[in-house]
Formats: sequence, C-alpha cells, structure tokens
Amino acid sequence: MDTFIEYVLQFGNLNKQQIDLIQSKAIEIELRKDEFYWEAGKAVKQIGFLTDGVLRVYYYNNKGEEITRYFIDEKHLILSGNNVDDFFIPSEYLQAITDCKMIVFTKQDWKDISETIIGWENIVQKIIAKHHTEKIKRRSDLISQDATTRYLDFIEKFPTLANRIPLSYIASYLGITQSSLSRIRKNIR
Amino acid sequence: MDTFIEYVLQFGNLNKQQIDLIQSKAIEIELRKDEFYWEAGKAVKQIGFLTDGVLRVYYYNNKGEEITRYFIDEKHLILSGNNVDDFFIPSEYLQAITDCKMIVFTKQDWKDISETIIGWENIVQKIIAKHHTEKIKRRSDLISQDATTRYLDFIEKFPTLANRIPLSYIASYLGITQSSLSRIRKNIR
DNA sequence: ATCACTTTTTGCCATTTGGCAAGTGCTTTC
DNA sequence: GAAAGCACTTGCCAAATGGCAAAAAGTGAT
Repeated sequence: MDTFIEYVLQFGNLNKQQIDLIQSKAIEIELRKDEFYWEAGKAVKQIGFLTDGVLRVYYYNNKGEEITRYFIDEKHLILSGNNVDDFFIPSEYLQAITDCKMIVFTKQDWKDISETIIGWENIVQKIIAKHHTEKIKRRSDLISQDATTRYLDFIEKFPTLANRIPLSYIASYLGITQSSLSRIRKNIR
Repeated sequence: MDTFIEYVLQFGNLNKQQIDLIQSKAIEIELRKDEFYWEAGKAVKQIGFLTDGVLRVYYYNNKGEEITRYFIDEKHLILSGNNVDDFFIPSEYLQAITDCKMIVFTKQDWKDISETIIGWENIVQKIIAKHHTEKIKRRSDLISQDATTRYLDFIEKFPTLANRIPLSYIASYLGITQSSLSRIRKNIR
C-alpha cells in the first residue's frame, strides 16, 4: 500500500487526511501467474495499481496469432481505457506473467477520491501522461532497430524476465517468430 | 474554430457561455509545409488543435538517423507532454508536412478555461485517452506484420498522403529503408 | 525413474529486407 | 536549355528473418 502512496506523491502533494482516505478505500489483491486481470469482452470494474510482478497485454491479430502488445512492470497504474467514468469493456487480455500483488479501487471509491481530493485528477493525468510517453517511446524505438538490438533492449528493460516467461510472449512483442528469437539468443551467448 | 468545438462536444457537454469562453481565447494560426510547431529543446508555450493538414513527429535515434515516430492528422489535440502545467521542453520535432491550420491557446488561457469550466479537465482526459489508445494500437499493430502490409495499412490510414510527402518519412515510420519501400511500392502496382 | 506434455532449439531452404552505388527523372536556377 | 540538386528507383549481392518439421530439453504428474 505504501508503495502506491509513495508513487502518487511523486506527482503531487497529499496531506495526512487525504492519504488516509486513499488507504481506507484500497484493497490489496494477489494474482497468480497466468491469471487474468482483464479479459477481452468482460467489463472492468476496478482501477488497479501493480505493486509487484509483471503483467502482459495481448490480443489476437487478424491471423489469429496472439500478439503481446506490451509488458507492464511494477509501479504502474492500470486504468480502464484510461478513463474512469466510462463503462469499459476491453478488447485485450491483461494477464499476470509472474505472481503479482496489486492494489485495487472500485470505480465508485475511485470516483469518491476524485471528488474529495482537490488536485487528484491532475495527479492522475500526470501519471497517465508519463505512462503513455514511455509506452509510445518504447514501442516506436523498437521499429528502427534490428531484432537483436530489440531483444537486448528488452533484456535491459526487463532483466529478470527474459528467462522466466515463455519465449513466445517476447517474440511477439518484438515482432519476430519464436524460432528467430531462439536463434538470436544463441548468437548472443 | 467550429471544428474544435464540435470535436470537444463529442466528449462532453458545454453550454453557450462556456463555448463563448473557449472561442474568445482561441487563436487561429497557419503553418506552411515544413514549418515546425515544436522543435527539440525549445520550450512549448501553447496548446494546439490541428484543424487541417498533417504533422509528423520525429527524432534522431542513436545512429543519427531521423525517425518519424508518428503522423498526426486532422482533429487532434496537441498538448505539451500531455500535461499543461509543466514547463515543457520537447525532445522531438513536430513538423507540418502539408500546409496546416491550427487553433492554439496560450498556457495561461488554457488554464483559465480549465479552472472556469467544470468538467473541462475530464473532457481533456477523455481526448488524451482516445489519442493514446489509437497511437499505441497503430504502433503495435505495425510490428506483427510484414512491410508490405504495414505500407498498405499506412495508405489506408492516410490515403491522401502517400504520394505527397517524402518517401523517407514513411519508410522510417514503417521501420524499413527507403529503397525497400520503393521496391514494395513497385510490387504493389 | 518414466511417461506425457510443453517449450525451446535446430536444420534446411525460401523469402524478405538491407547496403551500396549507379541510374533515372523531376525541379530549380541561371 | 544546361547544370546542379534532390528524390526516387533499380541492380547486385549479403544478411536477416520466416516457415516448417524434427529433435532436444525442460516440466509435472504418477
């Protein structure tokens, strides 16, 4: 829980009372490896913050292949479609790829927080902006490099992950086949 | 100007008085082809909305190559780093690639609007969310497909652009060399 | 330890893309 | 209209990646 407060405080100030309010609404949950946080087509009813572990977002392309769009690691806020008010039905899957710990808020509680804490929306907006800038940057940096470089960048960004999760997740994220990634790994050694 | 109001109204309601306020602050500007809206390293002092034309965002990668990160077409809000409050210095270039018309607001005026119109921040947040979802989706869809498919997708998304802007912009966006793109074009004919 | 199952690696060859340099075509300038 | 400049195309060959199938390695249950 403190992780979340600490994280939020980087983006704006909160007083004791405000922190208490947030803490009183927060629910700690755990996700086992391979469990889903979202599933395509199922309404999302909560706002989550990942405190431990790694998630991946994936979807099926028009060839029916499973494509990992990106990985989410610790200290990341997960907003439904980035907008709290809407009834949100995702078109992608958000799956734990390691055991995870999260803090979640019901949409109603989150709305209460937004309405009670002046400046909360602003903080959230900053967090969203940060996440998105990172995501776009990481994604588009991928395209101007060859597959080996992309893989090396991946290892650098997620050093603990490379040997713990299925190769296929990484391959589709990098935009290459699993066999190619396997060969790239061989060449790196 | 009306384009902007119409656009905003898709994301939330505004009354006459609120619309008047926005209109009173809006400044219409034009950008000639190749002019910059942002330049890396130079502070951005305004919020803009593109009503006509196309912009591109580019940067230089670690090999010194110019990489087009994405294209921005009509009806797109351009927020400095997606956050109005901060003093913002971009690390990328935002350049008109056709003649463009924009509406801009000074940061102060924008702040006044935010503070005066209840729900404005919420509308803006929705717009940001929409833009980002599209961007991420478009970008990551690029990676699971071969270059020809990527180019066809590009044409579909920007039908009027393919033959009007330098090939090199499109090539770096698609993550291939200019010669490869030229060959792909030849094969498509 | 064995078996069944899944994931990863490898071989073989086809296809795609890159790198480089030369050639073509178009525009601008004088 | 000749020269220069720029963008695009093409030829040639090398390197990277894909497709498919089989082999190898890893995992879990009994």
